Amino acid sequence: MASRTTSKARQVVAGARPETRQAENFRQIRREHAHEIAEDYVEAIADLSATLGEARVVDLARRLGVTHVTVNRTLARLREAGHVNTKPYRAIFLTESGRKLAEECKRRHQTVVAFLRSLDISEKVAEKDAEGIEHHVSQETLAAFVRHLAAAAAGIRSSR
Amino acid sequence: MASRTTSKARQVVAGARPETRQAENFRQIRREHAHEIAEDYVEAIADLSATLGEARVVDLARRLGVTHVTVNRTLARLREAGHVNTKPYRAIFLTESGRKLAEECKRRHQTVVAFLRSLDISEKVAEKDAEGIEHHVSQETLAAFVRHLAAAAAGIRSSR
DNA sequence: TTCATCTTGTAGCCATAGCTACATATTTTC
DNA sequence: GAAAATATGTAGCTATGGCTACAAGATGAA
Ligand SMILES: [Mn+2]
Ligand SMILES: [Mn+2]
Ligand SMILES: [Mn+2]
Ligand SMILES: [Mn+2]
Repeated sequence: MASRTTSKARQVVAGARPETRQAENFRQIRREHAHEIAEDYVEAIADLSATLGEARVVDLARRLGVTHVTVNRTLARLREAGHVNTKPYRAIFLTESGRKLAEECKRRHQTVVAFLRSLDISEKVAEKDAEGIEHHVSQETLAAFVRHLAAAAAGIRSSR
Repeated sequence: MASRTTSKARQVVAGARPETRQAENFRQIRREHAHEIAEDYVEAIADLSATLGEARVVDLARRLGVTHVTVNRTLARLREAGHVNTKPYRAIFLTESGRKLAEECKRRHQTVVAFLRSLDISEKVAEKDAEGIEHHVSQETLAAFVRHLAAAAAGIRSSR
């Protein structure tokens, strides 16, 4: 029978804390995933409202690459979360909290895209990667991106 | 009744392609999410095997911050995907494809962490953000990170 | 060797997030 | 104003990915 290291021996060798911290990291990322859809939806609703005057279910479905059924069900949850107001067969409107969230997400999205662009990443890839990365960027990392952008801008100014 | 812009009018105004491209971005990110768990698992299994000599269900559960039930079910899927070999009540082993995937993920993970560290982000935050960001970094972006790291290293060399 | 503890497995619950198929409402067109 | 087209809503399916509660195997100590 394969001999195996016991729990106790392992704890003595490695210590318990690092494992706990890593577990906490994974938990936090799962929480971020839960928020991710809400963030992309409110951002899309704000954008469609600004561009087309109003956001409709079909528009969201096209934009997000899902069917109108999925949009409907997600909107129901966003309504319960207090981010949107919907009435049957009517356009979708953001609540105050939805607007605020959309505002934040848009700024963060733009920052991430600009940061990637500053590393000479092509526009298409920057847009695509940002769409996923944005949801996992902490305040500290976002601030570092902004610093980097400011430094790059200063570099260009001084070298022209 | 609220008048609304027609689909046709909208297409004329905005063009259909940008929406389609954005939808494709979102689809790709959903695909990445589907791979994400497999990536974190094989990376954890490789790491535990190297550190403790073998990877057990309880170890994975502790590491990933989930219950052993969740680990069991995910392992069943990883087995079907051909990434691990498991036998009841035995340690978990990576297949050749699992080992290869783990290798790639580990390198990418380390690159992302090193890149964030090079922006003066604290080690804890870098580790945490990398755990989420890593799954959404394209080849092009990863290459840009490596370039940036090389440039930073060269800068240090020339200024000492 | 037996007993307690630890580990693994399984049954079955929930929520999320996708889908097709179909029904109904609204809008546009003729 | 009726018909056609479009948009929205709903029923009900799948898979993922969490969980608790309980059952059973494996290991270590007495
Ligand atoms: Mn996004
Ligand atoms: Mn976004
Ligand atoms: Mn990860
Ligand atoms: Mn990782």
